Amino acid sequence: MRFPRGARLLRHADFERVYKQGRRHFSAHMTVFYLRRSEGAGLRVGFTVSKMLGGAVQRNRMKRRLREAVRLEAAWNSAAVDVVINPKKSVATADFAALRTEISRAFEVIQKSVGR
RNA sequence: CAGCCGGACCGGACGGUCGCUCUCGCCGCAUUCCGCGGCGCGGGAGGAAAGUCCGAACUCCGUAGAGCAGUGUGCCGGAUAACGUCCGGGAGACUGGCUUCAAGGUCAGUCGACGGAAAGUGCCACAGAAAACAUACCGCCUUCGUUCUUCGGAACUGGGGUAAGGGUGAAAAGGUGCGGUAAGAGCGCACCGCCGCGGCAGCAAUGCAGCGGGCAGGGCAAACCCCACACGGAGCAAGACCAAAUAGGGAGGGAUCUCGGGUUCGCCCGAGGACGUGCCGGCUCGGCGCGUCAAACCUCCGGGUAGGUCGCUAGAGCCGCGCAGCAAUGCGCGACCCAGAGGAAUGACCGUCCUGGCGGAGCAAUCCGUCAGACAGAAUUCGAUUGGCUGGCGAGUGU
RNA sequence: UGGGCCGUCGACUAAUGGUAGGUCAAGUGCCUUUGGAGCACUUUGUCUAGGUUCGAAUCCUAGCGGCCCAG
Repeated sequence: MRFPRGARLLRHADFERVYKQGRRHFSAHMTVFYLRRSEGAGLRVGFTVSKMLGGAVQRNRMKRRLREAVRLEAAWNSAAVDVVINPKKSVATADFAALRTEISRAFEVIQKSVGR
């Protein structure tokens, strides 16, 4: 499964829209925001890792691990949904298998809530 | 142990699968353009990219003048694009050895923000008589005065001399020795220190010896300050180009703020006021401007935001050799191309091995399990500075 | 990218270059039938390393940590 740039959420305006109008799903290592898009198709995922979570090394590591977990677990054939993941500090050190199961559960919830 | 030199050492090593990003090539889609997607070859974090602080490149803005601020640097010479960096040298300080009565000299090592205290101001607690145009507390002396006297001399709220001795302090108006004196004193002499003069050596800082002078007056400028020198401001979110949506800006008409003048009665010219505001990029003086002094409405015209493209990586580059130089470094020749993202590219998993810690088994070699393998990641570029680990040397000095 | 500020007992704060002080907290004792309150006493500190100075929390340099502002 690939995870190219086109499937990423990159625009500031998109992030703002998801935060303001979207729904939230909480879990142990992260908070997931999601919002159904009216146009286009397919899933788009973005990450927000603020400076409070550590230096550049820590933050880049969190993003890489999350990207890999999303690449392996996301439901790619879903409807047009924008997702933003806010990690917590434990993402840098947690077991990678736990991250995978958590991401997988989060997408199940999103599918149920948005799919209908 | 400090020190010096080196390191092609630091997400341990090798292999595999999947994925990310960039250049190039090919293919497909859209083809009105920007483009979107796939496949393949290749490139893809560090000595310090990070932090720090200083300097430069580059870019834009500014640049009539005078004065005052402000900031930084501060022995000398050199290197460099430049520096507060680097290299070399010299005063000076500290520690130890030798020498000397001592001061001092000399050798070795380490440090070395080091212009001016004879421009001015300020500070120097406690202690001490006195802490800065010096001073007489205890002492010491007395050729002075008075009193007493056993006529030897003794005493004093007395006068005078004295900076040798005591004591205080971080610091008390050169040091040591000899002479000298009533007691003392650079009062005299020798050596050392200091000041001045010219000489020699050196590019210079400075050093060396000589001559002359008995000798100037504390410390602090990493206190204010003075002197010399340097400094326009901002920073790749600089800046250039293209350019939505929405909102809004400017010009002219509409339409004379006041006074004066003119008038073809449309308005025009000159002077002035009030308010607001811009520049001389910190301030002042002084100066140069600009706008408004009715709104709706009508006509015409920029510019900018989101976003995109460029800037954006071949360079004060890196490696090797030679030459010049004590060195920093420079010059010459050869070879090489080595990241360019932009919500921001290096990750995940598997296997084998290495090193270390912990636990267990074993007499032991060893085996099993588990955890870990620095600091940290390009954000315009470059120079400088600030780590850990490790290998070698370790003469001399200290313990 | 540029600029500014701050680190003092466990907590909050003072201190012209000259003995680091106060409040609360903590501990011990007194008082009280007990607890609280009160009283007395005690403990503990200048972020780190160098330097200037006779003397540094203060001045200088370097490092560590934290906060804030502008675009």
